[in-house]
Amino acid sequence: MFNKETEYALRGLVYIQHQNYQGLRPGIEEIAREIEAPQAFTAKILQRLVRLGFVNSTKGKGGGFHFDESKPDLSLKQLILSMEGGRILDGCGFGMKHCDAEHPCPLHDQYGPIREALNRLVSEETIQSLARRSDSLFKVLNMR
Amino acid sequence: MFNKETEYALRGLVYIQHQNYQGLRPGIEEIAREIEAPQAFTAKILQRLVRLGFVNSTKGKGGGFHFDESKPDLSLKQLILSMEGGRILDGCGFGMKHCDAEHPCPLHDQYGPIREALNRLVSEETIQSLARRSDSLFKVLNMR
DNA sequence: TTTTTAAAAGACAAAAAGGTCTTTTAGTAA
DNA sequence: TTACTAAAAGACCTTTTTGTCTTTTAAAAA
Repeated sequence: MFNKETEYALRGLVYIQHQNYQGLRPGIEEIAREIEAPQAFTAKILQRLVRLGFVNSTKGKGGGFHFDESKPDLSLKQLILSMEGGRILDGCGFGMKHCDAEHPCPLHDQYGPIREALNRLVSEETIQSLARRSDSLFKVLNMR
Repeated sequence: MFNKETEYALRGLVYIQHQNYQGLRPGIEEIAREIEAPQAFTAKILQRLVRLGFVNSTKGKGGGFHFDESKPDLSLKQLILSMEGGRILDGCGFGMKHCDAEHPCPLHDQYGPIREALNRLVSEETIQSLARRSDSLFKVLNMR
């Protein structure tokens, strides 16, 4: 579905938010381990997300990643658009540059509704809504 | 949506079938031009599709590509699976290796129906059904 | 049977995606 | 104010995707 960067970003942010909800600020080592992603690569992705202002980090002892609670929730759509652009969300299924009601590709009528459903999904769901629903997801944590 | 190889394969085969319906067997130069894909790359992809038995080719003067009419129609699903595997059709939206009703990712319930709709689409539609619907697609041809 | 035509084969190359490693910077605490 | 901790920065590497180019093979026509 999405590319690896987007996947790790999604999972990483959901994990961070999930931990934040428990009053914790996880570090990169813990995050990568829990979301089963390569540590250095995940670090690079999180750096980018910090620069984009999607999440915050603090260095030094007791440091780690956390969300700014004063900010509005982060929709999956915003994240996806920043990470990999809109190809999945508004590209033509047949790969045509210009595909619309006037010049429809042969999949236009059939694929349109599916793409719309996907857009609705990623517009409505947020990192926060997923984090609230991911209690059963992260193994180690649940054992504490 | 799909990767470039799959896209060019899709468009190329639909173009071939569309021409076959008019009693013509297009060559690689024409195909690549009409579907707006790089010629040498398209050639390589069609070679593969010939080896897979999805389409036939003949060399020499009057040669080109054509479908075996005695074979059953080719579903988009068969094509996609051969070209790029099943990741899009059965992967988890959250990127988890094991995501099912027992261990659902936080997108499971929301993304499931969308993936199912996509599977239905590519199972039902075939190169032939698209070719029959693509009269308005290929510019040059329609001017003859 | 030679020439022409067109696909097949396969080596090669560029770009993008995916990923690692080392050094630097900035907080925290002794 | 030094020692420690953890993220930031960025150079570097590997694999996959996307593509090109040249040579070979096979069919048809002259």
